Amino acid sequence: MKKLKLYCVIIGNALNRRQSLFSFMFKRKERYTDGVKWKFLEHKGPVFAPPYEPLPSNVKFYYDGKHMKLSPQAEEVATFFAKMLDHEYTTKDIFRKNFFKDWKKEMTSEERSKITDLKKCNFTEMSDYFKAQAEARKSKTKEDKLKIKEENERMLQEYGFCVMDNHKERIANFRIEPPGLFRGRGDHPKMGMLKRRIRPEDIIINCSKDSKHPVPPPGRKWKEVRHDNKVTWLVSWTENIQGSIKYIMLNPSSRIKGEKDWQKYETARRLKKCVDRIRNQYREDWKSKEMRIRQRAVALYFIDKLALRAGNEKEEGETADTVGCCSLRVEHIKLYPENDGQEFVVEFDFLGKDSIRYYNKVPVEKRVFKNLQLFMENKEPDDDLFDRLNTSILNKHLQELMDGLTAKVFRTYNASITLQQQLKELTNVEENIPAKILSYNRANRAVAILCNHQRAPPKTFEKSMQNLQTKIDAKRDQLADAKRELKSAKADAKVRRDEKSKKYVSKAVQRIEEQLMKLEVQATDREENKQIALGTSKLNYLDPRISVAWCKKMGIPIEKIYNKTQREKFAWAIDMAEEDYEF
DNA sequence: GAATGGACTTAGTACCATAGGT
DNA sequence: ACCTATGGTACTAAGTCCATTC
Repeated sequence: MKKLKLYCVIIGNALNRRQSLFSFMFKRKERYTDGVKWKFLEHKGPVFAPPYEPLPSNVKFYYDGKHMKLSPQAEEVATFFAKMLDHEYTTKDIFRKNFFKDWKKEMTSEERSKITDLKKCNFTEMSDYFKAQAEARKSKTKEDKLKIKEENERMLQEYGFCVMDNHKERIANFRIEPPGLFRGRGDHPKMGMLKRRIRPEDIIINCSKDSKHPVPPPGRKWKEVRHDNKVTWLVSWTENIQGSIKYIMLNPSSRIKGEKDWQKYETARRLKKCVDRIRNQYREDWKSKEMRIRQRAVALYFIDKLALRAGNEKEEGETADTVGCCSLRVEHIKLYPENDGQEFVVEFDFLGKDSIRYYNKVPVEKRVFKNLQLFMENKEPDDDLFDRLNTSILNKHLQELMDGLTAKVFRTYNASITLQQQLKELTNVEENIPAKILSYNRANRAVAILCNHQRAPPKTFEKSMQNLQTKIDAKRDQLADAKRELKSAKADAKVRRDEKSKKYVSKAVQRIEEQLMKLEVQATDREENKQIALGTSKLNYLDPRISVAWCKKMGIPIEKIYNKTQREKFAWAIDMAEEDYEF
C-alpha cells in the first residue's frame, strides 16, 4: 500500500510537470500578445575569454632571420596566426593581406616600422610551442583531467543557467567568443581579419528590473544594462568584422525556444492545407502579362519544388559570393531543351549558404522553361535572373496567400511532408529494429538531399569502411562455421536423441545471423551517408512529432532516433505526439 | 522602395570524451 | 587495460525576415 501510494505521488508529479509545461505554453499565448517574451529574467552575465598569457621568453619570433621581442599586443595577434599555420588558408593572399593589415594596427610604431613583410616573419617556434602544449594537455593524468572537468562543470552551474519566468533554463552560449583571426566560409573577402577581444565595456546586459543584476568584473563596467522584455536575449555585443550584433540566448530545450519551434511546425502544417491552392495559383501566374508576376511565380516554383532558400541580396565585397533563389544570376543556370532523353531540363550550379555548392539537373514544365528563356534574354551572365523580384516582394505576396507564410516555410513544409511520406513508404512493421532504423535514416536522407545538406566526407571514411568490411567478412566466416556445427549437431541429435546441443547451436546461428545483418545494414547506411549530413534537417526541418509517432507505431525506443540533447530539445513533441499523429 | 539595424534560425566543422573493440 | 573510431557538442558564421528610417 505504501509503495503504491509513493508510486502514485511520483506519477502524479510527472503528470503535473507535463501538464504545467503545456498549460504554461497555452496560457502564455493568451497572456502576452504584444510581443512580450518574459516577465522575469535573472542571470549571471557572460564568461569572458581568459586574458592573454605572454609566451615564455624561450619561444622566439624571428623577423628576417633575426630574433625580435614583440610587445604583448603584437605578440598575441602573432600567436593567432601561428596557431593556424598548418591550415591551408594561411597561404591565401586575402587571408595574409587582411591579417597583416590588422596585425600592424596592434604593433608599436617601432615594430610597425621594422616588420614590413609578412613573408619575412618566422612563427615556427610559436607554432611548435602550441603543438607541444596541445600534446601536454592530451597526456595529462586522470586527476588533472578530472580537475578540469570539475572546473568546467562548476562554471556551467554558475553561469550556464538563468531564471526566466519561474523556470531555470539552460543558456546556449554563455562564453564570449575569444579573440582570434576571422575565417569565414568559402571565399570570404574578410578572412584573416582580427576578431578583437570583447571587454565588459562592450557588453549590453538584458535582464528584468527586479532581478539580481549580473556584476561586471572588478573595476570594470558594462556598456549598458537594459530591461527589454520584448526580446529573448540575455547579453549582446557588436562584433567588429561585419559590425553585426552577437547574442547570448537560451538553449533549444528552453520553453521560449521550444514554443517558437512548435509554432514553426504549426505554420508549416497550415501551409499543407492550402499548398494546392498556392500551387495552382503560381502555375496560373506563369502566364501573366506582367513580367514581375511571372518571375515571382517561377521563383516560387523553385522554392517549392527544390526547397531553395529565399535568397536575400547581400552587400558585395562584404561576404562570400553566395546566392539563394531570388538572387540567382543568369550564370547559375543552364537550359537544355533536351537532355538525356528528357525535355526542358534546367541545370543549377551555384554556391548557397556557407558556400555549399548546389548542383542539380531537373526537368521542369514547358512554361517554366519558356519563362526562363525569356528572363535570360539580352542579359549578361552576372545579371540577376529575376530582375523584378526580391525576397521582400516575394514574402509580401506569400503573406497575402496565407497568414504567416514566408519563403522558408516551404522548406519546413516540404522537408516534413517528405519525411512522413518516406517513412510510410519505406518502413514495414514486420521488420526488425535495425532494418527499421535504416529505413528511418533513409527517409531522413531523402530530406537532407532535398535540402542540400552536405558535409565533407570524414577524413577517415575510406579506412572505416574497410574496417567495417573486414568485420563483415569475419562475421560471414563465423556464420559458416556455426552453420556447419549446427548440421552436425542436428545429426547428433537424431542419433543420441539429445536436443540440447542442437538447440544451443541453432540459437548461436541465429545470433550470428542477426549480428551480420546489423553490420551489413550499418555499412549500407554509412556508405549512403558519405557526403550527406542528417543532423541539420533533423534539428531544424523535421517536425519531431512525425518521428515520435513513427517510433510509437513501430515499437522503436525514442533513444534510437534522438540522442539526449535532441530529446531535450524535442521534449514538447515527445510529450505531445501520439501514434496517430499526422503532420 | 531602398538601406540599415536588429533579432532570431539555420549551418558546417573542429574538437573532445567515450564507447566499444582488441 | 588500452587504444582509437565515433558521436556529441561547442562554436560561431551565415542565413531569413521584420521593423524602422529616410
